[in-house]
Amino acid sequence: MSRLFLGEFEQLVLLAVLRQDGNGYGVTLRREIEERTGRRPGLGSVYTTLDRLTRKGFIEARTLAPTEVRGGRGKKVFRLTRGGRSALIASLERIESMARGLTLDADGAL
Amino acid sequence: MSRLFLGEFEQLVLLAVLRQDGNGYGVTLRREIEERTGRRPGLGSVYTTLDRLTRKGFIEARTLAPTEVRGGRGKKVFRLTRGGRSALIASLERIESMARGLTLDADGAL
DNA sequence: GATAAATTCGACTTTGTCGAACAAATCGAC
DNA sequence: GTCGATTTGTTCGACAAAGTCGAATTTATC
Repeated sequence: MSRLFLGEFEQLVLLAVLRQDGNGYGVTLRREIEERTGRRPGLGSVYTTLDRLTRKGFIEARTLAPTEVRGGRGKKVFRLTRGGRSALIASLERIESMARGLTLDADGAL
Repeated sequence: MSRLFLGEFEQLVLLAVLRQDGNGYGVTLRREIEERTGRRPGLGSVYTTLDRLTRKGFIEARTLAPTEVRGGRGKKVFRLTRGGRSALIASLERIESMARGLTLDADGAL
């Protein structure tokens, strides 16, 4: 496997994919990120990242047949691979172990 | 303030600066990151990031007079600014709110 | 001048970001 | 039934920001 480090946005996307448990695709993943973090990435950003994560082997895609709603092509849904799962865990743990024990809530000491 | 997003390594460096409470400089900050995360960044990476964080106004530097140890120039120690502190908190919270409620420890469900 | 401690520089790769172009499907009108 | 309009969704291309580092430079002491 090439790299083991994830960018912050890659983390967010991976977490969104995980939350949507195999049913997330471009639009819903972007919405999940927006609702939870307040960040409002363009759809293009989401897709680019999804694509890179796929090439790294951290997620995999499956294209569904279009539904009965008026027009539109089929959704491409994503789910984490085992590798993606461990990369995500490792990445979160790195941050956690740096933050451990610190008080940094709004009122804490600098 | 320009951007509000931190890269993953920026987070790590900011956390290291915070941990060392105004006394950290290149070498010790890199060591802190290595000891806690297992990641072993080159010194150049640390300094570059320190520099960018300074330009963004997230940390500030103070150059100390050299100590009595044989040779060498004075250390440049860093501490968080208020802005750095809130950027860090916001960044960690974004990740926390995406991860909240998920079980993703080694044995958890995918 | 040699040695030591520490920081800056320059160059390059990887990630982040997005708007605009493209693709696939359905609907209505003819 | 087939052709353009409409809708839903994805891919492309291009550039900005962050990550990465080795080598060069600076500042001191011996």
